[in-house]
Amino acid sequence: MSQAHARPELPPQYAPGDSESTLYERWVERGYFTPDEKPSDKPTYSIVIPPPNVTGQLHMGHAFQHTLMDALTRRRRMQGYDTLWLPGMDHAGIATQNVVERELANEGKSRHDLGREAFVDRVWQWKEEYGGRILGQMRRLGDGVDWTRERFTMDAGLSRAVQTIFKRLYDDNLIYRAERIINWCPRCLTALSDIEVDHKDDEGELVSIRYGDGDGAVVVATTRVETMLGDTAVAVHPDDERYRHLIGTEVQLPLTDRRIPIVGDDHVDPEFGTGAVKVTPAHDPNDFDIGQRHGLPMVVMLDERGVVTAHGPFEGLDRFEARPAVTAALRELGRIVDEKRPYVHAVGHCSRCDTVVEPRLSLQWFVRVGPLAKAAGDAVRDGRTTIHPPELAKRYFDWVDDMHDWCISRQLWWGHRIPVWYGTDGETRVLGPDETPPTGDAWAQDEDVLDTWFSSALWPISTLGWPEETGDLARFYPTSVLLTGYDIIFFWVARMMMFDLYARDGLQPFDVVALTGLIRDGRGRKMSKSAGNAVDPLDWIEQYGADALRFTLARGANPGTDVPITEDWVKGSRNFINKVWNGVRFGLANGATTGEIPPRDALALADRWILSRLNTTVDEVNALYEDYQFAKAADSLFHFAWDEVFDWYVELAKTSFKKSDDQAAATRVVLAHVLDVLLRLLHPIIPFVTEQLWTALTGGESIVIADWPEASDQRLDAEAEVQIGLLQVVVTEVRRYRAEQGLRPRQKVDAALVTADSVLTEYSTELGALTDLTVQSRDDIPHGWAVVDIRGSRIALDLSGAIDVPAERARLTKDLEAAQKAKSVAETKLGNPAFTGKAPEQVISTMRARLTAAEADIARITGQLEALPSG
RNA sequence: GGGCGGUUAGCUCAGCGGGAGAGCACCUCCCUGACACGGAGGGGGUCACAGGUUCAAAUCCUGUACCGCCCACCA
Repeated sequence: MSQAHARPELPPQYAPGDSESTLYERWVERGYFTPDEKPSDKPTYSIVIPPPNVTGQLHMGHAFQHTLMDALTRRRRMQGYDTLWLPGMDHAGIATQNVVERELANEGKSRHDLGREAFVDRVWQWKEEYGGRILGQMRRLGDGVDWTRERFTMDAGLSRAVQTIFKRLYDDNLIYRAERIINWCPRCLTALSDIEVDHKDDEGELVSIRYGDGDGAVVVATTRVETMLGDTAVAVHPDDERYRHLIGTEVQLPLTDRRIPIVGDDHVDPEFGTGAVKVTPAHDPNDFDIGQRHGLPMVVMLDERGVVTAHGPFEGLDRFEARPAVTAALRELGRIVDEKRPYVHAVGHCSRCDTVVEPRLSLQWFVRVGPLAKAAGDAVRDGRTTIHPPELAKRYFDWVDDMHDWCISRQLWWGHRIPVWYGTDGETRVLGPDETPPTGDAWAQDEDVLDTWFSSALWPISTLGWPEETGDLARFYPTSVLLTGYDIIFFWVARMMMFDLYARDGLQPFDVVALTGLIRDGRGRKMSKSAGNAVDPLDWIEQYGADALRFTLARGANPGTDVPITEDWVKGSRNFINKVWNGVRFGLANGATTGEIPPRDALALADRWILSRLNTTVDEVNALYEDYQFAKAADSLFHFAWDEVFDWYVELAKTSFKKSDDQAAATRVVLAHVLDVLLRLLHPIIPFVTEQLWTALTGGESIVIADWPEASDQRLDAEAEVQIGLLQVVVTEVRRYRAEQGLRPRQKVDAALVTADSVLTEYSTELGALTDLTVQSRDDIPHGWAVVDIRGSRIALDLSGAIDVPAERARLTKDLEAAQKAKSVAETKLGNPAFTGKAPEQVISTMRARLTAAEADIARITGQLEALPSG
């Protein structure tokens, strides 16, 4: 409804400046982002944010994902959902501990100088002081999160969740402690899980060493010469003719006083190297397995820093120093058969600090992944959770279906301490949050903390209050969407699925997993600080505004696809926003006022046309948003706004304003309506400008709480679309002709532009304005033709060619058939009791929606077919 | 070693069975009362290659080449 309100003067260029921050704080103060206090009968929509690290700063990847999550939640909020976007941060175990340790190092201290308790206090202190910078940066971006529900993975409540699930998993025999070969970072001095290890190709050398002498000698090949100090056997394939006779014998291990057996083991590939393998059970996972099978002793020859222990002259050498040293010693003994044969193989590196990972025998806690991973796979297989885009589901299955047990203990101080106490009598007690730990000297708590991802895995439930059965948990779980990068499927998505399905008895943590690509630079390279190609999103926000950055990111967001981004794109978005700004400015200056749209009969063709086009755009954009097709939704809005509203409708409106009062008034209302709807459609992506323009245009309280536009088929107007299409073709043809003739723009030329086609007669004023011709009417021109007569030179425009009627009819017919087919498929399904009885409600309602959509399509296309000019 | 994706205009990409497209860049004209962060017009591609299916293939199938990503305990 129109209402009188002060209309601010808008400057000719949009300047984001401080207005963005002001608007944001106003939204927060008014509580727009906080769901109602009490649950209502509104449908709910919830997203938990992938918690950024406390140490983190907003980078382009955050800006990207946050823009999309914000767009999803803003739209749902406008649609009237009970909407929650929950923010928070992750304590980020190793990362944060490293930051504080570095700080201590600058003071010449180590964490051991402080002791555990003081160190942890220090980290908390750091967190209070410097942590969470990213939260302020999120405000700058415009993230509509509910700050009253902000969470941190080390909050008391979340820690309770961690301890609860640990205990439950332990009691269910899904957590166990064992001595295993694990990935060890000799710099971080902690165990790592498999996925915290990055494999990189390394140019190693394969060295062949002869063990033993004479007939009993055997030659082994290795890239890790130094580990021979820890060998406790040589393995060959049991069927290998070359070596079969040696199985059961022993050889002298060079440089040591030990004799080691030769064993037969299927694991050995006779084709590789010499077909004989040195076996180092304490320093290689395969060898560990062989050792287990043959009951071999385990000789540890490296300490936790990768330094050789107690092996004569090599003691105290780093593993990389030991390699040439041991090689030299063997060479001296004449034991090297072949060396320096280049051999490229994958070597594990710590994903945190890039140090070469050392497989190490150690006592750690593990999650027995089997049943949990199975359930995680099943939830996607049976459709409780949908992965989008579907291609990426394969990655998820590959991982989940073949997952190793997860090493969860970390030899760090910052994190959730393992809730296990050991008695001197050998007793082990695993305690839940409400149990009192044993006291006294006879008891000691496990020194280790849990992998950061252990608590992250609980994020969707712990942030909502689990293990308590809170109102939020009932109201917002399962969450609607998890939106995150495909790079984090294993680290996070799969583990949330495992833990949360387990904790909630099979209820999935999210209905949909929407996976985004990664942000790259203009040349497709990953953005990274070290490569020097990373751009701070705040720089661009500063320069072009948050909206411009957001629009750019949304426009690049094709599902699961990486997004190259350059400053030129951001400039382009800024230009688009400025275009919208000026479009609304035009409307305001010309008295555009929202109000009741006059009935169709009272509207000019152009008004009917733009309303029809608007309707189609609303439909299209809604479908695209529903399908997480942000790039296409943004693109659709971009082209509708620029090509149709601003390039054509605004120009036509200029003429309309000079016509009769009634027509001018109608156009003012239609223009205001089109701008209003356009702004609302754009708001999820570019919240700031749209708020500013929309309140100026409508006098409403805030676009944040405005209604979301829905299409109405009554606005579809095939006749108007055809007619205005004709007009556009004529105008374009004439303009091209003018350009070819070298006529200067705005040079008025007397010309005849005539046809019997009604649109051209009715729109002679507009035609004159758009082509800078003086249009005359003549009745000697046949139907379907227009003639342009400029200074004695004439061209005839074949308007029947302007719209290829047969082709258009064929296209529409095809669309109609498709719609009819979709309708009949949906009808069949819905008429089948087996389907309606057994399929989940969600699937059934989707099918109903599909039926409705198909019926609407049929009606629309039929109308368009009827409106097509005959012949 | 396994798996996945890509190869379309100078660049970045969309299209995935009947018309080769978008943004940016480029050329020409224009500071017109919304906007030069703009307007009007224009040029530019044997859709990687080779076969096949089809009335019809950038689009489906097979193979080849190159590029990228993920996974991986063959020394």
